[in-house]
This record gives sequence, C-alpha cells and structure tokens, in this order.
Amino acid sequence: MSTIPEAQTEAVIKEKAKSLFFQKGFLNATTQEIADEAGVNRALIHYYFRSRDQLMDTLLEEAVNEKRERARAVLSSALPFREKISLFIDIVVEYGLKYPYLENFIITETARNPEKVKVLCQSKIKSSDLIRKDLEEEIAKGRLLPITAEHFVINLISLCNYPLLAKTVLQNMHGMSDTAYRKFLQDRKEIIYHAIFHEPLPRIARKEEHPHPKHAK
Amino acid sequence: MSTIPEAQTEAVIKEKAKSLFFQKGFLNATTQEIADEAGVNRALIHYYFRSRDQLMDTLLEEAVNEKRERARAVLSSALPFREKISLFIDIVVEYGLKYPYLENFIITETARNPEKVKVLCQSKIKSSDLIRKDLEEEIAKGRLLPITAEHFVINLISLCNYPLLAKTVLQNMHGMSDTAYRKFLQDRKEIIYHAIFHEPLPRIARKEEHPHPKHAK
DNA sequence: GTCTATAAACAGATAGAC
DNA sequence: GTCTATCTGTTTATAGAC
Repeated sequence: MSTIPEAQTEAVIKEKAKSLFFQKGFLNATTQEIADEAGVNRALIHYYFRSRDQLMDTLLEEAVNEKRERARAVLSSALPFREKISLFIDIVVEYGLKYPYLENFIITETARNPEKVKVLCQSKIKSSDLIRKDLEEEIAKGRLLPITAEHFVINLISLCNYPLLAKTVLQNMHGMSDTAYRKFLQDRKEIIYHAIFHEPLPRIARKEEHPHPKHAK
Repeated sequence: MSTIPEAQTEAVIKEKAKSLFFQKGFLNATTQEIADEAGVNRALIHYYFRSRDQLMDTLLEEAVNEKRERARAVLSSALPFREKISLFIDIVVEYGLKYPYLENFIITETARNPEKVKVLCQSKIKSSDLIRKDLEEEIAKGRLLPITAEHFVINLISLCNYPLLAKTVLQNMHGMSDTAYRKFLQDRKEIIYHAIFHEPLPRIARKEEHPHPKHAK
C-alpha cells in the first residue's frame, strides 16, 4: 500500500500481528484482521509467511526467545541471589505489562497443539538449573526453607504469570479499570518478593525505577 | 441412538461434552466431535441446547458454580484459619486433577469474550472477603506478615492454578509423563502451604487421604 | 425425539493478472 | 511485490422427513 514506506511489508505484518496477538489479545485474529491491521492485502501474509501457522510460529518463537534471553541474563549473572530474583520478577512483570497476552497465547497454543511446545522449549536452559547452586547455598545457610529448584521457580513464575492469564476474571471480580489493573500488577512485584522470601523487598539495588515503561530493546 | 437407555440424551451430551472440554482438553471441540463422543446425532445438540455457545455457557456455569461452592463451604466454615487454607488448597488441586482443563477453558473463553465473565462471576461472594477477618487476626497476632486479603487469595490461587494452565510446557520442560505430572501436582499441595505460611503442612487434621481420587459429588 | 440433507457463513490458501 | 478472483475445506445451524 502506498502509505507504507516500501519494502518493509514483511516487518509491518510481523509488528502488527504481534501487537494484535500479544498486546490487544485477539488470540484468534484471522488473516484478514491481521492484514487490515497492517494495512496490506490478505494474500501478502501468505506471500511472506506461507501460512497463518508459520506466521504464528515465527512470532511466538521470537517473543519467547527474547523474554527467555532477558531472564537468563539475570539468573546467570554474578549478582547476589536475592537481587537476581528481584530483577527476575521485575523483568517478568514488566514483560507482562508490555505484552499482556503473550503468556495467554503460549498456554492456548500449546494446549491446542502440544507438539508446538517442542519448538518453544528447544535448546532449553532451564531457569531452575541456573539458580540451583544459589538456592542450595541459601538453604544451607538457613536463609530459606528447603525447596527444590523446580518448585521454587514454578512458584515464582506462577505468582508472576497467573494474574496476567486471569486478567479478565480479576478485573471483573475486583472492579478494576485497565489502569487500576496495571497498578495492581506493579504492586505485585513487592508482594511476590515478599511471598517468596517472607521479608520485605529491599529498596536498594533496584536496577531502575522505570521512569518510562519502555522496556523492549 | 438405541444403545443409550433413553430420554437421557440431554444428560449424556452434557456429560460427554464436559469430559471433552474439561478433562481431555479439546477446548475447541466441534459440535460434531461432541456428538460423536456422546454417540448421538449432531442435530440433537441444537435440539437440546440451541447453539454450541449455549451448551458451553451451561457447562461452564455449572462447573464454576460447583467448584466455587466447595471452596466457599471451606472458607466460611468455623475451622482454624490454617486448616481452612490447607483444605482450600486440597480442593482446588483435587479439582484440577479431576478437570485439568477447566481453568484453561475459563481463561480462554473470558479472553475471547470478556462479556462472558459477568455470567460466571455473578452473585459473587469473593474468597478474599471470606477470609479477611481471619487474615487480619493472624497478622495482628504476628503469625503472618502483613498482606491484603486480595493479594493473599491471588497468591494462593496462582500457586494452585498456574501449573495446571501450563501443563504442556511444564511436562515438556521437565520431561514428565502424565502420571509423573499428576504426582507433581499432588506434591504441590504441601509446597503451596509451605510457600504461603513458611512452615511445614501439619500432618494432622487432613480431612481425608484420598484412598480413591473420586472427588465430585 | 431423532435422523438426513442442505443452507449459509467463514477462513485459509492459491492462481494468475498487473 | 501486490492485487483480485476463486477454490477448498470446515463448521454451525436449520428444514423437513420419519
């Protein structure tokens, strides 16, 4: 279409489809809706991505890899354990604020087609492996009650991700506007740290205070 | 169909559709698949339920009400607070074992059609209201770190439900068979209590030890 | 109440013109 | 690269015979 600079069609489709799926929550958006959003003809989606499924796979893989890379960087850093976890929570919640429906999409797609999970979890460096050593040390020092690394990580991720997945239910149940809901998710950063460590989140050593919510590279 | 006793067609459709949706995880089962499962003609689904949507609404409402009723009974009982919570975890996890895809279904449907949530959450007695008094008492006595009733309940439900929603991802990531996954969910009962109260789950005062996993009325 | 046959709507994908 | 037109398959829903 003439309003689009040119030759960026593929990128535009990806960007707009990503927004439709992960930000606006149109998890079942049709190729027509994607095309409309991108301001291009429907056939172009097939020209560039062959099928709707391949487009989705591409988007999902990219988004998951980006998020995982960020989490991995923190967990494998040299920071003290509790700072790692605090930053991990920050990253996961901020990512959830930016792409509120990404987790929803993953859950929906893997439930519909369990084979797809293998693409997403390949070359897997499990978070639990990255913190196992730290965790065992903390437990040995008596700073944490005994727990396996797997359950620790699953607890952490559950506390971060469930409120995203249940967004509609929670918003309705507690009568939250969209902005109130965003605030609620922000507040949960401290709540989650608190639930994990049973002590307040230290006010020091926060990487940044997010003066602007911009977070994606 | 002649193999079915008779006049129970409506009940059979409901039962089989429930199994398809909530137990087997065919969240997008077509009317044809439902009819096949029930061993009836596809047109009968429309005869009894008018449309696929109405069938789904009926199923969802019944399942949610049943689960909520059970949870409510425990939380509004006269039991000590920690026993209530322990039983609550038990109910939610056991319900998850029985209907592994119910929560998935709720999340998917409310994301697709946010209006539907109003049907599910009507006449709402919030769990957080039922335990608020208990919780404040516990906090006043110094037996629990300060937390709002809302966040407390959301933490609790997150820890119970997320592993259900992420079943496919978790199974793949940790190489769990179906039976290993069931065991994993069972184990989480103690993990969750532990995460909430930071003390081991007492071995006494458990309602039953589930000699048979049968749990629905 | 239960079936067959069919309508009606839709979505994904492709061929072929420009 | 981008468009229009069309094909194919799928699914819900209903009309009407039995």
